[in-house]
Amino acid sequence: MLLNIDEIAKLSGVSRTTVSRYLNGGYVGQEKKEKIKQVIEKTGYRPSSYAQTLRTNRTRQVGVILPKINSDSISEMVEGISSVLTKAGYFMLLANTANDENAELSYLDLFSRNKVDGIILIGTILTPAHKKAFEALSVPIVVAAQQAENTSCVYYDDYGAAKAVTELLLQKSKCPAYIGVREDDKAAGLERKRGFRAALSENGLIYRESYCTTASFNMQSGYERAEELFNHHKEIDALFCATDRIAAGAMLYLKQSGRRIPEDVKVAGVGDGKLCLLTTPTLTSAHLYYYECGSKSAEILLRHLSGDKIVQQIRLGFTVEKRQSTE
Amino acid sequence: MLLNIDEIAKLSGVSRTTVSRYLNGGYVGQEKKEKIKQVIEKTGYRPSSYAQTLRTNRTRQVGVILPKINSDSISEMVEGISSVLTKAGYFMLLANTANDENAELSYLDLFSRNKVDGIILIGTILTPAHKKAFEALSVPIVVAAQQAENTSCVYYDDYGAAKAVTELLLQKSKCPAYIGVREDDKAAGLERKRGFRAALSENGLIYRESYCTTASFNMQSGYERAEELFNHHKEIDALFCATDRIAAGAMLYLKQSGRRIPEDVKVAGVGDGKLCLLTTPTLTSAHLYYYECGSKSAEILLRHLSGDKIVQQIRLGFTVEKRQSTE
DNA sequence: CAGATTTGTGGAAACGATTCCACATAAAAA
DNA sequence: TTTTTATGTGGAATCGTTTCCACAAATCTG
Repeated sequence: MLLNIDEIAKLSGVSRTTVSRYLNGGYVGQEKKEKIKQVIEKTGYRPSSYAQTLRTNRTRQVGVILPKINSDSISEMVEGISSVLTKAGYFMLLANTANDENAELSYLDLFSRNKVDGIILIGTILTPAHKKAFEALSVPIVVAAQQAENTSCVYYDDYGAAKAVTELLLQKSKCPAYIGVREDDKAAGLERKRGFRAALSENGLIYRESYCTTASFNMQSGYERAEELFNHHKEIDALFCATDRIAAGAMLYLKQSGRRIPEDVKVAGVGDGKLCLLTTPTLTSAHLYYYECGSKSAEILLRHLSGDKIVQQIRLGFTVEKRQSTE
Repeated sequence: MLLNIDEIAKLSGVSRTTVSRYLNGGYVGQEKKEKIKQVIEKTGYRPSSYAQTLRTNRTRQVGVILPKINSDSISEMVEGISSVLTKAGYFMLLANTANDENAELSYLDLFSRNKVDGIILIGTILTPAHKKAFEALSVPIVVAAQQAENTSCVYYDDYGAAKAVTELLLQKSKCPAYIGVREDDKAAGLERKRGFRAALSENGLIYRESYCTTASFNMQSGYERAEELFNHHKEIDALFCATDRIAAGAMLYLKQSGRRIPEDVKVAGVGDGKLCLLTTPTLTSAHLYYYECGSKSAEILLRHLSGDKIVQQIRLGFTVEKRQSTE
């Protein structure tokens, strides 16, 4: 059975135009309104969103580009995005780049052309190519989790969070070390390291390159980097890690090598993921409001979609969650 | 600048028809082919997917309906789905039901009408209403993580996994208890409990209702249920939990109440999430191949999309990962 | 009471593609 | 040479909406 607007019009005894007006809230007489309503309910008619898009140029879809979905922080952000978009009647088109930078750029282009009304990009590494791509975009974009020039974004106070956590460590430590991540990730890499260094210098401690190392975003790597650090520097009495997962790996090494946490070495991370409560001892970390980052990003995008051109950059606060690993 | 197929046709000195054929691989002369290619490259033209859909009735989009995204198992499945769909040139439209059953049904209807070519439903609770909705669907569907009557699905051997893990516990236990989840979740609730009971009876042990309880899908709940169980039954020497997270909560209680794991109580879960390596001691669990469940679901859906009507039901195997909590 | 305004309706032209035809032309087969 | 086949091409209809426009009737102004 063919079920289009003409069919509904015929069954209701009105023109196609009137049905369309009924659907979009224009002038329609009371009786015709009733009749159309009945017909639509009986037939279960739903207008073709594709025809609507073709005519109006509005897709009611938002593209979400992300490096991977099975990550605590990212899935939490997506949950936040989803909650806001759903309420506003938008759907989420997911593009998983699997950490491939070129994929990211080509999705930007593809989405921008005709697939979506707006884009949320969960950023990891932003290159000059990204900046250029943003400018070429024909739909609004919001960057989440990284700061971006001249572009709306919602990001974390990575610097502040790292500094605060480090300061907490320094209350009972004289010789802290750092395990970070690649610095082309500005937020998790560069800013958190800056925070660590700032805390050191403000407390009159000298930053030493040899107490700092770089890991990948996983436990295994945290374990290995910790092993290296402590093999060379037995004097280290505190360890700040750029992510909780790295911290968990490091803790595993510490315990296996017979060190007590927090008595011999204090440990802290950033992110305050669920895993902080799973480790023994529980892990001190800075809470980063992933969900809120997602929902705020979506809210800003919605504002752009309704015509607001003003670029907004939101830096979210953090909370230090003190737990056993630094007691 | 207006950039549609007519514009390309004009610039290339051919008809709109020929451009369309160029795009879709029909008869086009060599010179015209070259010319069109040039023009498209220069202009950066990309056909409107919405116009294409309107005409051809193919959206190249797949709807994925899920209860929540920020869960280890589900985000892993989505990653699997995504990897297969992306390769096949499909996009993923995400619908997050936030565990609302009505939302699930209404998304099924909405998607089916005109939004997507096919649907993957990550199932938790399947009611008769679902069965009816599946039959009314106008696009193919694949159910992931639950078995579904007369419908293609990919699900886990929850029964077998639970039984195998329980049997492992029984090698060194005489008095095992069980913390499960709501049984209207057939897979994680009913089947895993069945597996537990089967292992008991095959080992000549009597199943006792008072050694079994039901928790929610989180740590907190696992902690509380464990507390209740052990308050009433000091004799329990092994604990099988329907999910890793519940097991982690239970372990927390056990340790806090001064019990040693595995010496006093052995513990095991199901799912083999990343958290199994984080707990102390590490947690024995059955690995459930979430990623593969997602990718297989997507593969079956693709087969349906290319015309294959045969219903396929795949039950995935499992692996028992022995760790310290049962040693 | 004439004119302006509000309220209600339908015809027809878009939006941007695909595809059924009809029709050429050139090469191969009879 | 004539007929068939393969190869190329364009015209026009179509998919299902929205929206501009013209117009009519009813209500409100002054």
